[in-house]
Amino acid sequence: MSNNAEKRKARVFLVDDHPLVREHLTALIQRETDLEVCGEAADAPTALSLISQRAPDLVILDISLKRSSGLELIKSLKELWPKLPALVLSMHDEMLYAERSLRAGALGYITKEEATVNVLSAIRKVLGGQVYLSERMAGRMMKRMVGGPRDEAGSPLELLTDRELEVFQMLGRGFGTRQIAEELRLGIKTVESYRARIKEKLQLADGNQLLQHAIQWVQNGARD
Amino acid sequence: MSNNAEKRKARVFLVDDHPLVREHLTALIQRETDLEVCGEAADAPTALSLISQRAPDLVILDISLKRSSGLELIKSLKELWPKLPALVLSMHDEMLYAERSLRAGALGYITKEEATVNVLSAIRKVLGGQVYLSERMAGRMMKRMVGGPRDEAGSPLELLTDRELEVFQMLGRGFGTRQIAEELRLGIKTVESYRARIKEKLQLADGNQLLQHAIQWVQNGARD
DNA sequence: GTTGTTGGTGAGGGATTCCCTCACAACGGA
DNA sequence: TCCGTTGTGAGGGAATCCCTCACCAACAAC
Repeated sequence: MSNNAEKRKARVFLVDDHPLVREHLTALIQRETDLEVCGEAADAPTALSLISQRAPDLVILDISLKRSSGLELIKSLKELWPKLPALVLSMHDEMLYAERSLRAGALGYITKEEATVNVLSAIRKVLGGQVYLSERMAGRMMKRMVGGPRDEAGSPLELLTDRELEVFQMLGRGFGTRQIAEELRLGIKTVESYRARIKEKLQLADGNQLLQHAIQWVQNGARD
Repeated sequence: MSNNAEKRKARVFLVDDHPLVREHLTALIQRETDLEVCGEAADAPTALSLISQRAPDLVILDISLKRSSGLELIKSLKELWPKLPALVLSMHDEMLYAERSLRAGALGYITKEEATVNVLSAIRKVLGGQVYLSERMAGRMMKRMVGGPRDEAGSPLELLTDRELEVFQMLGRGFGTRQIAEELRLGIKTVESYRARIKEKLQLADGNQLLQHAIQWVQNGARD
């Protein structure tokens, strides 16, 4: 695939709040003859601004950015540039996030546990407009499709909407209601609503239990 | 520092469950003239086994490995090779794990948010037997040392009185202020006083951080 | 094409809690 | 005796929790 690559390299844009990961991906991509990195960002606003300038062919992003979430970023991207493919590269090996990511508009989901070679093939697959998922996740999602409309089998966290999950995660990271509202640019009342619904969906008695579960979840590496 | 580096390269061993991160660190380290990677592992058992063969000069490890925790690995390392320095490279908030890591025996703590150059300087500092911490974290720990008259670098939990520790434990088990007051047959106001004192002794900013620490402490079996 | 459902966003208002300051009694050292 | 520590608690304003309700957009269903 390097014989016909002289025409133009595919331009990749990186969004990740870990400089180490960005650097490595850059190194990885730059040494390919058909790919190049055209820019990078550590947060969503910077990403949106730079992407509009650089006009990349693909965006690779982490799902858990420091401020504002990766899921929101995906939705924004889809809204602004519907044809721009996005590949999610997450350290959460979450089933939870893979499905949400695709639903939000991403074309692929790959975890940082996977090897370099997989990353490159995921990039090329998504660039070509195809969906990339690991074997395991693909199988799981198939089963879910077939399994029927109402399965609800998995973790109760899957009942949470994207927004609710974000709030849940921030609660687990020690944020208070007000801080979450500021970070997500929502009203305090809105965040309170999310808290209430999370409590209900997870069948938790009070705010303390909610905190307890959220903190435990985050501290266990947010793996389900 | 490359003029006197011909004698022997420092041998570094990597422990991280993200291949991407391992690869990048390897690339980063191998291009230095005074450092080399002598092996890597994705989990604690493999690490312990390989380290005994390779006899590295330094171990770099992630705090959150897939199975068994990084903290446990640090303790094992300290037990088996007390003079082998360890540098923790974590994606987690330093507030939560930095102190625990050092107490467990690590010499340094650096987050994946930091830049490459910091990583290399952290490696060299720890190799030289010095402690590496971010500015913020170092200042915080200094303040704690100074703040407490003579705590002999023990766990800050040792500063708590019996009653305070009791309350702390119940907070970690998900009890609210009112529930604790009932359980302990105290006034709510009294429990509030304990909360306040615990926060102060542990230098925690607000109630959420208190909850976070309490829950984590309880989760880890209330040791340390 | 009108319904129905889900998801995101909020308000109103009373009950609790949080957070800071202060108080006081008991007990044990110096 | 004086002082530090520990256990206990109050007062009051700010912030929150908790419950009910509402609006609107998207999308599915009928």
